[in-house]
Amino acid sequence: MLKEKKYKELYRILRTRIIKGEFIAGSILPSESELRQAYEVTQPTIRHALNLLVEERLIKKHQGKGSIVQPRPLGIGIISFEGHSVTSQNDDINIQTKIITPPSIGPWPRNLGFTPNDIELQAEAIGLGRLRTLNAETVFFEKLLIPNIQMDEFCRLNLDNISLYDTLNSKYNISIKNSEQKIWAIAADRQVAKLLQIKTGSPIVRLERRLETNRTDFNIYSSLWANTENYMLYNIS
Amino acid sequence: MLKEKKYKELYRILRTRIIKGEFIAGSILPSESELRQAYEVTQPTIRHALNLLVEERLIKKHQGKGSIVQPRPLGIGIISFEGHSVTSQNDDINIQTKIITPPSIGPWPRNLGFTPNDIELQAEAIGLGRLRTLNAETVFFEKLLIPNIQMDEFCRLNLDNISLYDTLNSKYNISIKNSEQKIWAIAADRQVAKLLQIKTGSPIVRLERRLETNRTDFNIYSSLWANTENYMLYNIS
DNA sequence: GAGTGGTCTAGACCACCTG
DNA sequence: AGGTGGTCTAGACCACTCG
Repeated sequence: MLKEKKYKELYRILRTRIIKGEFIAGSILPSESELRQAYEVTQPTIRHALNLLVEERLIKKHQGKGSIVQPRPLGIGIISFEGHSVTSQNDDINIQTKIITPPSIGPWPRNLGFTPNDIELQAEAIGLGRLRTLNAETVFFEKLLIPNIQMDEFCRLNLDNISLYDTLNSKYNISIKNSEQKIWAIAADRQVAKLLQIKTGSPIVRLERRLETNRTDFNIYSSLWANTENYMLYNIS
Repeated sequence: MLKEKKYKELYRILRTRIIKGEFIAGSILPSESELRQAYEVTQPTIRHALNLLVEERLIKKHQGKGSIVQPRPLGIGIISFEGHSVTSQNDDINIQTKIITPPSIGPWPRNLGFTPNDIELQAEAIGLGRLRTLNAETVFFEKLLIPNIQMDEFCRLNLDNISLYDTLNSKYNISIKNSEQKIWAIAADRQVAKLLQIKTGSPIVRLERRLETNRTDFNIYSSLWANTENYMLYNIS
């Protein structure tokens, strides 16, 4: 593994400091010039790191004032390609993940929102299903499909309550670089309604995503059914 | 008005060239060094402009290869703070806008997804409603609320089928800098169902957005009801 | 006026892809 | 090997906010 990039390291450090509560919401970060001195980098490097925090909505920059730490929203944010796909930035929320269909290798399904490319189709797919609960309420069900290319022993991993994306990163050196998504509303069918513990026919949000990774011809496909009765999706990206 | 920033000018120029079809999907843009020579700027400036195109998903960059022009998706993309809030990048789609509630000044409604700040609340709100159709199908209804601060004569403007955001930019020098949003699914009530020409109870997507502008204490609030039976929302951001 | 973030240049080296 | 995008430095000036 190569040396971590300076801007990325800086981003990670500042991110941790914010999330750990060292800088509380509303306060301003040290100025760019202070950070420059503290971490011994030049302005563009600092700016790069800070811009990542802006993208993640952890801070807002105001010319002439400074970088202001943002309050973390209630709700489910799907943010940050770097860390977790689904992250609560708010400590008051208890997020649980339950794998209800353990990873298994099989053919690609046909009804995917995005079409896998030829190289992916040639390999089989690793599929898994998981439920997410927020304060004991089931908020979404997700099906994931991962190309079975150099993914040795993946099916043997125990994934409960740990970040899938961290695992992919640390064990297989796979990281998300980009994503695209389609969103629409449907009425819950019986199967999904049962999983989400809502009435059949309730309006739910459908989300199909293609997550592009650092490997070429290796995308992760995610299908999501979200119960938005009490929690809404916030700043999906 | 100040001189346009170089990176912004470059972004605009390249964007126009792509959208006009000068570079077709799949082809690669001139390399950074070529662009640098052609427009007489340095690499960081080019990179800034290209990164805006990446954010807008008009291009994808691949290290060692180049910047590849992306195909424009079918669907409704809510992209680009710079240009239009809702933009079809695909020429085959016919988008129509119809103002069904002309702009009028009144108090702020109570049931907004985001709470206006005190300065905005002190002023009244300019409200308007509009319908968007895509190939003759009504796809969404949007309510907009704009603080009535230095917005002289706004209510007299004719806004049919022109970009509201272009108007705000050119007439009032207001541009969108940032946005946040909440998304959930609901069953259409009678009123909305009628507007969207769907059955009462059909699942639709609800979207509440706060659009932050370059003016301080001046946010635009948008409430959106989307019919996703035939068109889905794509890459909202 | 002092300090902040925003833009820009000039130049260097690295990592990745393709022939 | 040569070209592409990715990272980084050193230094400059501009635009905005606030006391």
